[in-house]
Amino acid sequence: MTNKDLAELLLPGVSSDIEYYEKKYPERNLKEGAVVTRFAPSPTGFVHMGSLFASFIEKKAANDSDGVFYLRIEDTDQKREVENGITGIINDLKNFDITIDEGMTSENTEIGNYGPYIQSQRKEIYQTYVKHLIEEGLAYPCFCSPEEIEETRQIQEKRKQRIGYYGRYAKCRRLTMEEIKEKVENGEPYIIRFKSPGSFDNKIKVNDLVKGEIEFPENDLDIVILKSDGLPTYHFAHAIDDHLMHTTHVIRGDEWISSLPIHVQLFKSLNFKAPKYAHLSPIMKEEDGKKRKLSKRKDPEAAVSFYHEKGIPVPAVKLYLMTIANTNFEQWYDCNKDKTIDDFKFDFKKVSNSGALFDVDKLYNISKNYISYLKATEVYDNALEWAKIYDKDFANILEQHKEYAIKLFNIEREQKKPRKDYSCYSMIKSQIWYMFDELYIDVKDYEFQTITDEEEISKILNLYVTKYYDENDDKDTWFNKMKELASELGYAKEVKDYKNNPEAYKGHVGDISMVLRVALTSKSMTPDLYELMLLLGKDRIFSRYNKFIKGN
RNA sequence: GGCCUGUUGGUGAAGUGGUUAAACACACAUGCCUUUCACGCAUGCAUACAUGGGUUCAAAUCCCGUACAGGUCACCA
Repeated sequence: MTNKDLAELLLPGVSSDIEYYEKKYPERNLKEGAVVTRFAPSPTGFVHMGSLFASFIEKKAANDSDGVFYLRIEDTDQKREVENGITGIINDLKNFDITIDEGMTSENTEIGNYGPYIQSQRKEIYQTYVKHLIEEGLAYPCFCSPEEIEETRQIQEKRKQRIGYYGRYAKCRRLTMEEIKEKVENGEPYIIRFKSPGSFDNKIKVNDLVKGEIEFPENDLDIVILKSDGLPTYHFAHAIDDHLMHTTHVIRGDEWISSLPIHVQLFKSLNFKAPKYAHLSPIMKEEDGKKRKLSKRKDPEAAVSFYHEKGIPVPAVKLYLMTIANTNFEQWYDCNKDKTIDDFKFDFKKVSNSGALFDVDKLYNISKNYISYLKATEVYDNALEWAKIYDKDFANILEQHKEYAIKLFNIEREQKKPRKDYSCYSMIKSQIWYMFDELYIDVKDYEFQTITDEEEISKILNLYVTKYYDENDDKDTWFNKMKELASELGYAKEVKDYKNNPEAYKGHVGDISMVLRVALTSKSMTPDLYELMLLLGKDRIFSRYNKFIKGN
């Protein structure tokens, strides 16, 4: 029996004509230096922050070079599949404004000429190459049961030897054609393994775009390439797909780095040109003083949907991702405020090769800055868009009071040093609720600061309401009246006066305005009081103040 | 256990043999400014780059060992 007969016995009905596919998926017609990248997730749930980070870089690298970025679904493990997994991935990408040039566009549609972009539909292709490999004598069937594999693993452990299917432990590699034939005819289940030509004693050097040159022992494991369900393993699918789809740069998490010897060997044996590799360190999280990988199960911030729910603007998240991807970005951006991420040239060499700790504070800071430079109408639009999904009541209120809300958002905005108080859209409501009757509640604890005496508060507010308030006052007039009010009650008109001579006064004008602020809003931290009063109007101001005025 | 990678402040990090013995940003602290907060400004925050040894006139930067951390050793990706 020849290898060809063996191939036919193992994969009957499958063609071994790899030329067909080589022709079907020709070299891409791209300009010199164009980078082709892919995001290749498994549909096992939602996108993880680390994956988003990788896809962001993949997209960026492709864009920078006028290349192609595509989405390939790796669903060769049907046990782990999740319903609507592809839709989840597509939505997460969409939410982050990461668009694809090719690949899956829904559970069962796709665009691009190098498909199918879902591995379960590429079975024929993989099997064709597997059959070809068998014919070449580079692959063979393995009849070992999981129990047998486990047994040899234990033997290897006992003998303190390397674990795996290699050398003398690769039993089925030595099976004769006759033995194979007999087993197949007996209906024994089998898988296909790659016949590794490598030796553990040989060293190979692989260049990684992020990690630099790494030296490994050559792979000598006869890895599984075709599983009993007829689908390929990751390693094999990676080699076939990235070759046929002409990926130039494989960017992925560094948990893959130890399989690199397998991959380069596979590419070589298949006569494929290997892509360039960039292995990204995982994003870490600190817990109990220890670093660990950000986990989708334990850390809410690991789920990409988290940012959507929080209402952190997508551009802000991208800005943050860019700063951890290339730390020189932050300084560049600082000097090029008018430019965008698209103008920045991503550099693989500048990617940190140790895992970065995910810094939520930093993200919020970036987000806060980003929001502070938006126009009031943009803040309104974005906040409304967020609220429509996550807080319908608030959305209604915003819609009913559009002009009012925009004026509110405009306070201390659109100036050289804009006010920075919103780091995400979900926190807006908790900062401005007192400006809307629908949300206003009479809280128990007012955050009065220096003046807390009820009599005094009553006196101050009463005087303000009866003598000083005039809805037609401009800011300077209002400001001066505050000083008059302070003076009339024995407080210093200027803070400086009080500081110079604290004995002479009960306090200063700042203490007075704090009373007015807190009685009106219940909070000690608010935007400019004059502006707030202007928006709130006389009726609301009086009714809120009257509650504090004794004898009313 | 084998193999691979990493280790600069609270965080992200700049720095790749020698001009000012560690840039910049976030966080934190204090002060100034301000009728609050935010903003802004100023100052402080690593006696030293995990550790031991070596190479060198000279090392955070090169080499070796150790420790610690992470990854990986599936018919999972």
